[in-house]
Amino acid sequence: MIFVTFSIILHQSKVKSMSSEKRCEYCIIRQFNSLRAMSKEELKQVSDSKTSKSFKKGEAIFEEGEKLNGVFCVRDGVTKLSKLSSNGKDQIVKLATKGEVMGQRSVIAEETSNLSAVAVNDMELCFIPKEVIINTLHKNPDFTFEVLRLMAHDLKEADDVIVNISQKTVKQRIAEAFIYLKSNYGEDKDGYLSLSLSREDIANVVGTATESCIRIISEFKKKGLLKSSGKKLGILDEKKLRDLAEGF
Amino acid sequence: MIFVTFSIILHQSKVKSMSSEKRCEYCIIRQFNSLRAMSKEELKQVSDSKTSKSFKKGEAIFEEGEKLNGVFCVRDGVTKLSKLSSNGKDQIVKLATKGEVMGQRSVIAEETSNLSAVAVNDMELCFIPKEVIINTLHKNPDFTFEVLRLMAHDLKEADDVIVNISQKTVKQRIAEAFIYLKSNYGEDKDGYLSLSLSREDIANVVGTATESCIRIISEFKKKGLLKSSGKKLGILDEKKLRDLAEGF
DNA sequence: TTAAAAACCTGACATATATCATTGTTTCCA
DNA sequence: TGGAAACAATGATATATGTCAGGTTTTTAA
Repeated sequence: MIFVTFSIILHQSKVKSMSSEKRCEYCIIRQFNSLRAMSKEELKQVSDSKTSKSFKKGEAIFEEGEKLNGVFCVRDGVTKLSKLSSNGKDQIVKLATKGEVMGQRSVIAEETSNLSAVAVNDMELCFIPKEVIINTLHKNPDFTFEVLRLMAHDLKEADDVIVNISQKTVKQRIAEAFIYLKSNYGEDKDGYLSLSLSREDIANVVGTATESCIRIISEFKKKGLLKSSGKKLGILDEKKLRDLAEGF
Repeated sequence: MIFVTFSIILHQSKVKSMSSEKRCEYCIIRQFNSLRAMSKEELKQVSDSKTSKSFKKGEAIFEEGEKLNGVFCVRDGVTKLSKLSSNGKDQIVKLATKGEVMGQRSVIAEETSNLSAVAVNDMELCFIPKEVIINTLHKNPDFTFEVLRLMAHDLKEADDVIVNISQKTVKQRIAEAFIYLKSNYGEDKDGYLSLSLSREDIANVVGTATESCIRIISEFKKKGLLKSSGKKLGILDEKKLRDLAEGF
């Protein structure tokens, strides 16, 4: 799971107005991923070969070990990318959001996917067959470089996660997770997080037992750091959460 | 730290025979990293601009937060790449070996290094200025793709590490570390691991306290899974170590 | 060769976290 | 709308791991 604080929040309204029929050439989403480096011609190719897919909350987009015949460009919604460990628990490694491309790594390495992807909420995706991607990778160095740049970024974040998980306490990591959720997905007008994950999902993000996660969230609520209303959770004292995450 | 079992072990003798004066075009090492995808012309450029550097065991090659003006190609020796966590402990994220290129990520992302590199034993490195690399990345898609492929591999391994660290016990991870050390660096004629890391380094690889690491190694010795002679450690029962790592 | 410094080892103890079990609460859909 | 399933909460307990503190052995370098 990745804890980086600044990122672009696309507004729901803007995205909703784009129908699946629209062409990649005019797709706003593209601006936020590697496809921005494609030429008009290449985008045309992508557009002609892509298919749109919808997934309901909870549905699997692909499974660990599955051979991917292309990549998924997230148009709307959020996916959890996770990996099953030998003890039977799912570790969420990354959340993929509007604008991100999933499955690139596997397609590039010509390996089966090392992760499973499950929709956290209802999703709209574009599926782009791998041939087009591979083709462009071999022809357009700008595109390849852009993919490389994004992967370099992911790798750095993965390093950060490794250090966080092995050196910080569960409490610190949960505090961090809430800050991450707020800064990456924002909050609604009442101050509740726009993306609401179940306690189990949060536990799988930070790598702990669900019960421990619940306990710590309860503690945070008692201490006035978080508030809740039904399923929704909101941040009351961001500064204190940040301090906690840093170990104070 | 990365636990992947199959990898190429270059033989000491072969490498020792190459002097720093030799040209990249004829360097065997190159075959094992992204430079294999460079053209004769590009390699000539690299060769003309590279400088050779030696580091003694324990010396720092670069520090976290440092701006890298190029990449390091490991000709001989092993480096630990680590990151300092807020609690003051070093987490080793990767060991870089003969044939690997360090610092690529930072150069590509145009960021300061997120990791420190310290020599585990005496090292021979080639330093390649970033201009040549960046230049080639923008001109030669084969090279860029090769770098991308290797980074995709690193990313997958990082995912594996995340899952291991958060879901496996310290004992499992230490068992895994020994299997990794054997299969990646081999053992001498007496069955001792060729690469000997201090207990502290092993602890920093698996993300635990030094004392815990020592205790578990002692336990493994008592159980006949490991043997030691002075500083050297050797594997006696690989099968059992593997089982342990899997949780049996 | 010897002293100092690292590295290694071990015990006692504290504590964070996992696990198991039970109950209450919300959400969903038939 | 009611009943089942999923989710959340909390207590009791076990355990793995970290921390502190005191040793011994090995390595290093003067």
